[in-house]
Amino acid sequence: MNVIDPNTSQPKWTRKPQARPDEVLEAALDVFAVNGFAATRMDDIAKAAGLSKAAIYLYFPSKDDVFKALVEQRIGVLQGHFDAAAKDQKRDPIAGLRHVARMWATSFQDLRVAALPRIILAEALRFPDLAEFYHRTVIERTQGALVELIQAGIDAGLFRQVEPLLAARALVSPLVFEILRRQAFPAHNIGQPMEVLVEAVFDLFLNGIAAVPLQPFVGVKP
Amino acid sequence: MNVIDPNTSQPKWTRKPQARPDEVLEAALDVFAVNGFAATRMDDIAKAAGLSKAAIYLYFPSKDDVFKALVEQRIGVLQGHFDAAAKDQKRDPIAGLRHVARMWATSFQDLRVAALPRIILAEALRFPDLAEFYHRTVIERTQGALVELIQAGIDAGLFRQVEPLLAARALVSPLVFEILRRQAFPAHNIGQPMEVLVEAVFDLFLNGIAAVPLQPFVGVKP
Amino acid sequence: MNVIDPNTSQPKWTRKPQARPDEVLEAALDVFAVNGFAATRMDDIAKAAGLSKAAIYLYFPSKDDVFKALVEQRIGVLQGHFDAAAKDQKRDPIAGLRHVARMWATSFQDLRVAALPRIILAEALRFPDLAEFYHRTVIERTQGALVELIQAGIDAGLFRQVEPLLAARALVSPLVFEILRRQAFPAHNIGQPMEVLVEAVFDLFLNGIAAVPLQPFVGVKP
Amino acid sequence: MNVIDPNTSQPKWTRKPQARPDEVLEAALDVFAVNGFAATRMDDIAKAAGLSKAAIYLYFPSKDDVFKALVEQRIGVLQGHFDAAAKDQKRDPIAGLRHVARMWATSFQDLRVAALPRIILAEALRFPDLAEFYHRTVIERTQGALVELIQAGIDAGLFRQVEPLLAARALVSPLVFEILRRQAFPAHNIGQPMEVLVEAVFDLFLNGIAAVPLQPFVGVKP
DNA sequence: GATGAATGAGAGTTCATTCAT
DNA sequence: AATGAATGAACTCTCATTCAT
Repeated sequence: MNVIDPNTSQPKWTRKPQARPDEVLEAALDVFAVNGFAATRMDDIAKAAGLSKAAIYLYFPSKDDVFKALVEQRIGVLQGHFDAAAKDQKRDPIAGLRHVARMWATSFQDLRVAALPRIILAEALRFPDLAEFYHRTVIERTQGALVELIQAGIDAGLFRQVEPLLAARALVSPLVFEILRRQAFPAHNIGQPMEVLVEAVFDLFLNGIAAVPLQPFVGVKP
Repeated sequence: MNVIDPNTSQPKWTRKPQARPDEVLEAALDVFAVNGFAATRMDDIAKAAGLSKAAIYLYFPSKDDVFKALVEQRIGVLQGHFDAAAKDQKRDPIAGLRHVARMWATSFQDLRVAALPRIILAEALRFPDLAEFYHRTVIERTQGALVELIQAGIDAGLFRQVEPLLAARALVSPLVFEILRRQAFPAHNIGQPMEVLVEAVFDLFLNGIAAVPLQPFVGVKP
Repeated sequence: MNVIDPNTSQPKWTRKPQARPDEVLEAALDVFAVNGFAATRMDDIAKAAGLSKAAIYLYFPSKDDVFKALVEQRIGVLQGHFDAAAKDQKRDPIAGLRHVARMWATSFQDLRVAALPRIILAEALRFPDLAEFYHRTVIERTQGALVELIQAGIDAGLFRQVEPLLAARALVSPLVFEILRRQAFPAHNIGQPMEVLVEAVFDLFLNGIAAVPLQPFVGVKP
Repeated sequence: MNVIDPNTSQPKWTRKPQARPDEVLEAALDVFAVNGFAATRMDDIAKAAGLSKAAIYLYFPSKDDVFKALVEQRIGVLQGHFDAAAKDQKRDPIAGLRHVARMWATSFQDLRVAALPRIILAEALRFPDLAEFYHRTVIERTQGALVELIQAGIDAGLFRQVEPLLAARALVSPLVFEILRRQAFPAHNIGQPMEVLVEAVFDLFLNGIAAVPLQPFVGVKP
């Protein structure tokens, strides 16, 4: 009543400025990452964002929508990480695969990035469309890139005649699982950096699919 | 599905008082598997068990305790399998590992059993003691058994000098991840049975750690 | 079905044996005295009585009725204590009053007796008819007896022209209040026996109503 | 009675946000006074305050806390009276005692205030800390003030060598007991105002402890 | 007579959401 | 834009009471 121009009596808002919503999502990620969806209260998000609870509703119509917007936004970020990674590497599939694997380690150093897969897996039942979106934009793309590389390796005679999708998953899952494990069982985290794990996993994987024996594997003493 | 057969609509039960707590857990598993922990109401469990809400409290002091009892019960069953499997197999580590891997496939055929890891993962932050319990009784023991087998293989010169814990996880994680994947992204489940996946994963793993080249891997066409 | 004679098919009971109900009331007094009415569960009473909860309902139709029966029974006991006490003492009103006062001390040594006034005061609003009954059978009678004694004292020229009812209350209330105080604030109970208190209160009272100065009062050092 | 005027049925209020907690306590006192603690539902308080049940929780974290806050608030008021009253009266202990006694009459004219001791008594066992608080802030301080006055009277040769604490209780208990009596046995309330009772009790008390005979007591005809 | 088993009807408490300002 | 205040609709848990055996 004091801010609105009395000439234009538009009681409902439609404009949503850009900075604020992102700040809210930023804050929401922090609390969702720690508490999960159900246990996070709108008050928590508001407090983390330095806003009042009601203010959140200026930008997002519901708690579900905050969550969805958050995941969609972060998926975008995640996707950016991997998007170009696998391109133009078919000349040297092994180097390409190694590059992708190492990128994992780097990306998931950021806990706010690492939280995303766990959140999605945990809440997939409640937000099947989100899970679907994640699958389509992140999983399938990453898998696709890996599959292409693996197929290229097979075609080049570097790899055995494995099923590429399966092999791709065999490479990715120990890495994803490790970041899930670290979040779910923080008490059992040895201080080992992800990079070391990645190298070991990749080496094991490479030996698994190599057409000919490779260099001897050097295990990691945790 | 097994507690209340939707085909036969007989709302009244022949009571088996001694088995009541187990029936409640049975029902609880059904509901938790579909809704997760937080979204499951005591009324849901009660209804699934053919009881009143208050009756649940005759057997379990709280919702948390229902969940914990459920995990303990299911885990106890699984654990017996693995414990027995891992012992007495050190003579033939490869056969031992293969046996354990195959047992996974069998155990997690039951979708309600498969739901447990997902629920644990989703609720680990809210129930750290439950997660701790799960880690201690399931993860550590399974890992321990695998590590022993792998170490035996290394000692016998069958496997390369890999880090056993890491190798164990590299074997297990594709399998665990697959059951998570199937639940989180049901739309992307190809009908492939777990057994086939297990064989492929195990073969890839074996080639990865084998000291000498093995028989050529035959990939699975999904 | 196994105990009841199949010839006489009387599904409802009317007979209530004598011993059991009293045992129940005995137990009920214990728990009501400690927890008050609302906080006492039927289970508590049952456990204290060594019976099942359902068995209580064989003897009393409701929790309220247990309470009422208990109070009525104990009022009878209490009443018996004081009933004849004040009779035939009009020859020597001072001795009569002293006798009554000392009886208080003796009676309320028993905590199960002492609990009654507190219970009744505490629950008077919920059980107005019980309170009424207590007033009629205990308070009025006791007061009546005291009033008669005091009136006799006045008539004999021993006491001043006080209002007898008021004086009676002035004598009784410090005593009753003390037993309430001891129950409500057990942490502040100095070990002083009731008898000592009674003597002091009585002495103070006597000096208060005496027509002529009496012997010097000897205070009690607690 | 004072919060929701039954005569003017205006369901909506002019909101005074700052005063809300006090309004809630005001309403709570009304309801607690009638129903006691256990039998009062949060809904009752809310309705009496013209609020929703959930709104109460904006100001008080639990029902217990509403009760405690209520007692503290009311006691604070009372206590101020007594504290001031007892000071600066040692020159004339008799006038001081009379003043304190008369303040009782005034304070407990308000039936809602009079309800507090009864509630405390009834709930003392369930809320030992509340009882403790009440004892410390009300009973001990009132007693302390009286004890000092009585001791001053003894020192001045006005009173006999009575035990001051005991004498203080002998003065107070008929008054406290009377307000309990009036609530527990409303059917037996003669219309006599508290002031008259106070004068009579005080006169009796004074004669009881006086070192020399005082003016003849004039009893009250109820 | 007695009980184990069960329940309906609440109770206190929480929280996403709304609205007047 | 933003918020303090408020609430309705749950939810977990409790307990007096019932009933088949």
